[in-house]
Amino acid sequence: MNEKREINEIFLKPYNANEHEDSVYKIWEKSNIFSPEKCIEKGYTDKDAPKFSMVLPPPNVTGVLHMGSAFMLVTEDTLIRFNRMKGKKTLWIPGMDHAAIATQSRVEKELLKKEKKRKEDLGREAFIERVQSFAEDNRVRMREQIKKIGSSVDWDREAFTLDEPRAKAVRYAFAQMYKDGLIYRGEKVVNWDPKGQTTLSDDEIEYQEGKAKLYTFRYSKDFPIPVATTRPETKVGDTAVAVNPNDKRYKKYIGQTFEINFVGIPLSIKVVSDREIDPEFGTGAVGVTPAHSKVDEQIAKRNKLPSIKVINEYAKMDIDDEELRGKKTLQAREIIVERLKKAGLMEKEEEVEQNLSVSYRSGGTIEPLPKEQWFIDVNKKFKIPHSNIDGIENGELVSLKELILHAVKNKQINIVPERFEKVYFNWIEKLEDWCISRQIWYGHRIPVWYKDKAVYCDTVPPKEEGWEQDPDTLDTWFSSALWTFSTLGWPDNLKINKDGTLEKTGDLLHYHPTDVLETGYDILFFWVARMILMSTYHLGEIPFKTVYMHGMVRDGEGRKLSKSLGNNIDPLDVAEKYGTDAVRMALLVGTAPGNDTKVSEQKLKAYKHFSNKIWNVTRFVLENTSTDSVDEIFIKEKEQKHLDEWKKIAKEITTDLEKYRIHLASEKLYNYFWHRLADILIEESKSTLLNGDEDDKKSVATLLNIILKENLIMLHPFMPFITEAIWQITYVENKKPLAVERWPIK
RNA sequence: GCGGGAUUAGCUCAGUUGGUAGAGCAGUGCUUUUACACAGCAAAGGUCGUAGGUUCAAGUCCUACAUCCCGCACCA
Repeated sequence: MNEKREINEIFLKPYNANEHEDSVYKIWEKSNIFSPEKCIEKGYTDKDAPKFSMVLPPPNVTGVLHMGSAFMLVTEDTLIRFNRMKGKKTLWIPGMDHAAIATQSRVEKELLKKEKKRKEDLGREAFIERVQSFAEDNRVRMREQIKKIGSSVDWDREAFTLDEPRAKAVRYAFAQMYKDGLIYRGEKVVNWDPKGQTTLSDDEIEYQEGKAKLYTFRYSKDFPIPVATTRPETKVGDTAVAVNPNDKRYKKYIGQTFEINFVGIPLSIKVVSDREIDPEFGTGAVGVTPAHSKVDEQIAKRNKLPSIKVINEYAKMDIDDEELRGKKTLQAREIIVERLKKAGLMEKEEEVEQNLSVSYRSGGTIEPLPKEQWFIDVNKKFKIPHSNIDGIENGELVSLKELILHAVKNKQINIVPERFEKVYFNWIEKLEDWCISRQIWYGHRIPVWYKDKAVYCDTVPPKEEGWEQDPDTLDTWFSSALWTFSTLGWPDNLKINKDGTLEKTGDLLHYHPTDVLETGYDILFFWVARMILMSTYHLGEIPFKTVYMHGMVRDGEGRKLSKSLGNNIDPLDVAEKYGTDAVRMALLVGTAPGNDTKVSEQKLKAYKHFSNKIWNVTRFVLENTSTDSVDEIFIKEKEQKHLDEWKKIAKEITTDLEKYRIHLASEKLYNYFWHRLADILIEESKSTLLNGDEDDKKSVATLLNIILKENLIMLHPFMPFITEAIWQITYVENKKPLAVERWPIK
């Protein structure tokens, strides 16, 4: 008993993550433990075990993985590994997003910079090829990055939002919704991005706080009502002035039309009444520009007013006035203001706080323009043929808005932390039709063809000659919205029976709905809500049971990480420096769901030290115990107390993980390992192991072995590399990796 | 304007169903004793934003206020 076990030489020096990480990942890949089917084949997972499935929120193929992606991967990998070790049939599907606008504009920029060419110089086909090869290069690199973080995704099922199976799903989804009248084409005032030359959905607009001038003026000397505006240049497109129906000042003018000359431009202005007008604000009268304001468009619609488009797609004036024609809106504004002043029509100028609408991608100032676009109607009622959604019957008349509201309200989908449910409901209340068409080249082409006045929509092009396909592509979020089921073989894996019921087969049957959707709170609307929309509509079922929201990664001072701030942290750099496990722990410990996390050098260093601690504890146990017995029969009373304490904590940690309290589980493990196992159990064991009698020695040795082994197992989801590396050297049996070892607590 | 969050040790943050406050880093003292100096040990540090309330008991629940942050809307 006094003899020490031979220990592997490798333990004689400090833990060096770089020596182990790549080979450990290869062990996992080789043993196919990321595939649930292979795990069953090898006997690692019971055939009848319950499943646990997740999709990876596909990172944009625009480039390299950032700290935010690392945070996401780490959180998800921890959940996946935990469930896999619990014995579940565990599937995590990887993939990437073509990120239409973002990717296209990256390539456009590069093309301009390197070759001084515009996409039009190449032509649609050649340009798309460019983008595709850019995306493919990035995918190769990003795959390696995803691996480096330790992600245990099933690579055989890797998907891309723009590959052929997903393209089929997109066409199928579009055609189905078109047939149900939920997708329509219509002319409306939309968010036009003159910089990116495309429309955007309401959610793709960001607001920049700023100051603006509010001008109060009269259209002409003989016009009785003054109006105020921050955009004088749009006033050349006015067709009405709206006042509150109860406003005594203006009541007598309601219904009258004034033919006037507005600083050189003839206008026909009708005075209309509208309840939305606040008589207290400004002059109590609004100049209505139906073509260039969504609010005005509504007023115009209610009052049957004509609409005059005066600004074009390049944010330049399109009007019959020599000085103004072709001028940018801001220049035109100055000209109009100048003319108003000269004519003595300007009554007041004041500075006001006003938010500027900009594109979240290009940063371009949004210009509301009337355009013919494709929309998803969120309010139209349709008969849902088949429903697995609690409280929604087969054949019930519902709208998409009702479906997405219901799924969460009814608690079929839980959002963690719960406060985001309120944010979600808030968004739904204000939800309007989703503009899904984009005027860019890279993306899913809209599956609609035109010939003369005929329109054809289907999953395949019309057979006859002469049909012209719609040039627009779809909002990238349209294809992402199908992600939970397009990655599981939809539509092929969904049979529609004669009686209208749906029957799932294959992966779709086995893994949908997925269990958890883990993603950042910044894409709750963009993505989470749209997935719920698509899944409830197309499958009549929820896409996932739980939504786990994580926050943003910030620097030590709480600033967003960004290249322009120069505080960007490359996850691979720090992984190289501190070890991936340390990076994982630094991100996980103490970061409650939905909260932002700050990464600092200090925190990373602390968990690098922890890795070394694990390494050295293992070395001590191996060196100082002559048995690797984990048979509790040898445990005596004193050690039993320690064991009981550990079991209690292990149980707590398990519950924490089941309830998505990853931040607590990881902290408890850390604390137990360092401040109980290392600081107390090992310190106390020293004298016994040196001088104690044989039974005591055996009791202590067994205790240390049990606790170390179980700690390694339970640390694995958080710190997979070092734990697997140690396992491979010490405990491995029949080449069974730690990653599929069974969790010690039921 | 509507909604949400935060306010706990010098700094960054945890704190699960209410039961006499925890971690990392920084800082103090001691210790180079062969698992680990990428260390250990010991001590120090908080009236949990303010004011009320519920309760045997409140960092935790309720109300009001203050300060900060975020999301959404937006008025011409």
